[in-house]
Amino acid sequence: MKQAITRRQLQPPNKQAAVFQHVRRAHQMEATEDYVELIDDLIACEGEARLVDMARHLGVSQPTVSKTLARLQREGYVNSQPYRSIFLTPKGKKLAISSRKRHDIVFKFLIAMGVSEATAKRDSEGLEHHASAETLHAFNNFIESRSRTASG
Amino acid sequence: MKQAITRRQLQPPNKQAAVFQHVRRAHQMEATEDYVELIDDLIACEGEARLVDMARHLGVSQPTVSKTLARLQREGYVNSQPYRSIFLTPKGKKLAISSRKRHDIVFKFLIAMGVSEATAKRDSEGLEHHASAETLHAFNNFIESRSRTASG
DNA sequence: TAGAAAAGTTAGCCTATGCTAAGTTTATTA
DNA sequence: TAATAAACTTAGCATAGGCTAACTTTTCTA
Ligand SMILES: [Mn+2]
Ligand SMILES: [Mn+2]
Ligand SMILES: [Mn+2]
Ligand SMILES: [Mn+2]
Repeated sequence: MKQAITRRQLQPPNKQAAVFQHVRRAHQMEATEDYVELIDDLIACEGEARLVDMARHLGVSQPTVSKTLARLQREGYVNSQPYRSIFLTPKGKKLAISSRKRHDIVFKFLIAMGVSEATAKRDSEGLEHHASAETLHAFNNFIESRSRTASG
Repeated sequence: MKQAITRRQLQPPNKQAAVFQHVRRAHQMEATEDYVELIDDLIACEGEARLVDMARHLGVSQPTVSKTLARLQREGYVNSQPYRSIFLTPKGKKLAISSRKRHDIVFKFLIAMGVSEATAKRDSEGLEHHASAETLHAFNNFIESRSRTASG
């Protein structure tokens, strides 16, 4: 099939700017979402969330985690005493749950699309932060229609 | 359908760290990719890429664009004289083309999934930077199978 | 239980990306 | 063509998120 001529056309400046602003806001939440999700997982799987384990799982140094946790505490997502393990506030727990739900949908969707598990894990870690409710809904429908086809 | 019990399980620290490191590398390229893509579009649609138009489309101030362009020039993606319009180097042009191709696939894929145009535009602007070759391939297959179904 | 190891903090550095205010250069227009 | 407006730059500031080095606290273990 021949490639159609790509008649490129620019969005109106204001509209495109709104899109980029939206993406920047999503970026601001990325670290927060990944952190609370990891804290919740660590508590669920290991019994507690230690800074050193967070650093290991995130692939960053302990001081980096320490500094980011200070921000998260300031913003009311986590709670911790010096030298002690980390807890989620209700606000943090809520964000962790919704982040994980979204992450799971994106991951399962990629698997349903035929992507390998390793790639689905990698890509979903970045994609998750940029999938709107509408897109997640479409992804979820796809997952469900696939599982119906497979099992029915 | 009942919700299966989510037996959450943590990845091995090293593996998860590698995933996050991969996402961080992708993030480092985001601004670069968005900038060269926009420059290429502006040249194609308006005849030239002016800093003021970039600022308007990106939704940031002119000094912000100025500073980022200085970095892109340092890194060999763009070329410009003070007070003059902006040009892509061969390296920048190549990145612009591949970025746009990837952006287009993600956008068209969301449309094929039944997502509205406004949402597809928004989400694809963030998602594009985190879709691997394997995932893009799966997306592309889906787009093509859909267009076959629709037209055939 | 004392010493060593591990965990966590603090200080100080860096880059990227945002901003405003103020100055300079280029382009428009009266 | 002189004055004004627009575009661009520069300076200076802020925050987020990286890092290493050095220090403190806690935990483990001999
Ligand atoms: Mn996640
Ligand atoms: Mn993530
Ligand atoms: Mn793009
Ligand atoms: Mn983008």
